[in-house]
Amino acid sequence: MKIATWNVNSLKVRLPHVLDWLAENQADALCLQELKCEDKAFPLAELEAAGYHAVINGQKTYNGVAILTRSEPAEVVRDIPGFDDPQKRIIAATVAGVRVICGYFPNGQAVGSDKFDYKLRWLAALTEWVRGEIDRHDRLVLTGDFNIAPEERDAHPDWKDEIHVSAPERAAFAGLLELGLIDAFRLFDQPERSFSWWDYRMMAFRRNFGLRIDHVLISPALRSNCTACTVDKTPRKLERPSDHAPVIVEFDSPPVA
DNA sequence: ATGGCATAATCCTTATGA
Repeated sequence: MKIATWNVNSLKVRLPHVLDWLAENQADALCLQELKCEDKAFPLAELEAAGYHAVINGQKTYNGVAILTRSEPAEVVRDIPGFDDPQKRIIAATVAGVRVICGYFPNGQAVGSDKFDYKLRWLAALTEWVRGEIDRHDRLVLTGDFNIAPEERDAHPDWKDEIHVSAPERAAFAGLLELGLIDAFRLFDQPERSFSWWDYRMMAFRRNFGLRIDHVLISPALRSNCTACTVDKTPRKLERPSDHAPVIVEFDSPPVA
């Protein structure tokens, strides 16, 4: 079983890349972030023609998340229950016996700003909801664009800003691990300076000046079945790419209940 | 010190991103 996450930075612009990527990778589930389109503008027909179901939670211009799945998704939840928020950042579905939570975590803009405060409140609400989800679903994957580089090695040494690497953000990430979740990427040997996002400016990709902010956290029940977790830099090299690369996690058997 | 690129919408300028 293969699950992936990809912040596409506009699904309308990136649809050709997504279709090519699905044809090449045949993922069982692909979690998308930053759709930047309303549900009525979602390219459902093209994705169904590629063999995928889709559950979506979109809005105009900003944010927006979706999960594409080969098998029929069930138990769909949109937004963090009980957290009043007009921003569409969460969608969850059960896929082939695995609870998949797809999130586009707030950026935060600058430490100490109103948006930073919102980011921390959002993270607190998410954590409490995910705690319950783990109780309800033994096999769970929390994935998406976390907008947090959890450790020093997850940020290029030249990264000057505090945002994405600040102590409160890293504490919130640690809080998710304290629920029992495991950073699948760190279960395996990885190249030095592995990142999932590179700025469009400053030739950042060519210089590998990036951040590892897109993550796949797995519940303990999935750990022994997890066989790989990689960043796929291929689409970042294409013309007009997303600034994020897909992150892929693989399991050695379909963990169907 | 600033912007540098990309996207969408308000569309020749602004908001946001990371």
